[in-house]
Amino acid sequence: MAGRRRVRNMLGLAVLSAVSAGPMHPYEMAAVMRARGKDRDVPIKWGSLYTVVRNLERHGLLAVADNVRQGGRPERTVYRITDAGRAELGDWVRELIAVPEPEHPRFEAGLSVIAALTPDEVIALLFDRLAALERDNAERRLALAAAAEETPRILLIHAEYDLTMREAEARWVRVLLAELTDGTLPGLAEWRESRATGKVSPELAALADRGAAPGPAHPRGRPGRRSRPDRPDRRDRPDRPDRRG
Amino acid sequence: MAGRRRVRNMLGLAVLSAVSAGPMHPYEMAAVMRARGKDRDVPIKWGSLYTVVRNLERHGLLAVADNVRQGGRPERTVYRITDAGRAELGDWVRELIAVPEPEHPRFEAGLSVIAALTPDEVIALLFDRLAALERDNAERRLALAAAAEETPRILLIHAEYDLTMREAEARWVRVLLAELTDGTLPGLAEWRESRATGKVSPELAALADRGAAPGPAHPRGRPGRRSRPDRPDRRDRPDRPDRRG
DNA sequence: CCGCGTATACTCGTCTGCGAACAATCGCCG
DNA sequence: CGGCGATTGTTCGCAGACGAGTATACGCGG
Repeated sequence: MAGRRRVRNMLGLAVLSAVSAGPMHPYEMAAVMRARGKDRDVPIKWGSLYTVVRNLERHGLLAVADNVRQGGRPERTVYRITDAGRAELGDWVRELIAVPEPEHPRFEAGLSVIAALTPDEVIALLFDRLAALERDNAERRLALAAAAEETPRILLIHAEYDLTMREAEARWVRVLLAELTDGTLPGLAEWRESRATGKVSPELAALADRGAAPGPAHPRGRPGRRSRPDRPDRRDRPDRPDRRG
Repeated sequence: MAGRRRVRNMLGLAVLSAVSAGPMHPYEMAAVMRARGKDRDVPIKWGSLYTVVRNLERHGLLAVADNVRQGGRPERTVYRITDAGRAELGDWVRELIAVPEPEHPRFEAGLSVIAALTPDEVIALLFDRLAALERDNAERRLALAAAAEETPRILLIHAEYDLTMREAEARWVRVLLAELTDGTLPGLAEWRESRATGKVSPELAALADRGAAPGPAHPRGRPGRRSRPDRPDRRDRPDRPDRRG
């Protein structure tokens, strides 16, 4: 399966899927995607669309079916999917479904540097997030219920997934928020204190316990064996301990 | 706040966070991130690292603190964070925490074109995914428990979030799988049938009920307006239609 | 029947991302 | 002590992403 995908942009998947319903020109693909609400999942960037289509063609996944000129000038190129394209589509979907890859949601990135803020600030921000999530989820629930009236469920399954995950996130945020507000989160006091005094200490602590003792007050310089002064020329910097953890 | 972030790559966040602990050169930043397990959250691409650092500098978020040459090696540039950088870091984190943005996980993309496969195939693939998820989650639970012994919880909170979300995903997959295997998913029969016969019909149906009837066999030329045949009107330049330049 | 706003359709140029190459030093084994 | 693989750092160059620009056609009011 899959080796390395020749076209990696997810827009390519949407394009293959659209074109598998019949030959069309790029702008029309965008129209079809938009009509199907696909643009919610994969935002359609115009610049990317044409690049991606060209690349799909270059790799034999699409082929030019026709060149239509219709009164207006810019000649529209109509593409059709090739057998290779159909195969790639199937293979790609199979991989996406079967193989979970690590993702990197923005919220997670934020959480990973959250110690840069104060607990009180974090509480306020999480409240905001929770409110936004709940508003958004309510809206989606309605939209999904409405769509379900007229659309087969399998075509809405990705929206169901999305909603479920957002709800799980909201629950998680609510729990964290509770722990923060009632003070039961372990280490809360230390966090608060470390922010008040030397702000970076927790980071250094975490760093340190991965393998070495950093210098005390001045948080430059890291563990280990230092570089030799093998050139006795100028050492304007006192010490540059050098070695990864 | 943050109109448009000057540096958008998440690696930039990691860099700012690393450098906020003290001046260092790019390679050292990578080492620090790796030591902190940051490379799990934000995979460190060497090519990107230097680009991002340069951009951060260009925008005044980092500044050159020193240029160290050691032996005949390429000169290492040591960077420090600026006040603007510290502000940006705070602002960025605040935004990431407070504002949920739509994300586009790969699995969701897969689900959105899942009708391209047969139900039976999907069942097999989902089993694979579930197995992988459960294996992975078990591993993470262990790692997290181990890390919790020596690291303040707030520094592990992003891993907790990640695990929670993965578990929610596993649960969702399990439910869907149940509906598929015991045949209670509505529309399953139609899906199976549509795959056996005219494969695209559900897509077209969904498209159609969004507002337009596509042409019958030959789905070129979409909805209503502008159905006029070519105008014989030729008031343009004779030959090549403006390949502009 | 003309001019303007909007929808259609596409291209360009720039910036970013990143794999891969490169270069010096370390370290260790015989 | 000399050769070779590992480690330390960085640069290069291409390919991809995408905002912004361009050009025409169509519908409509005047």
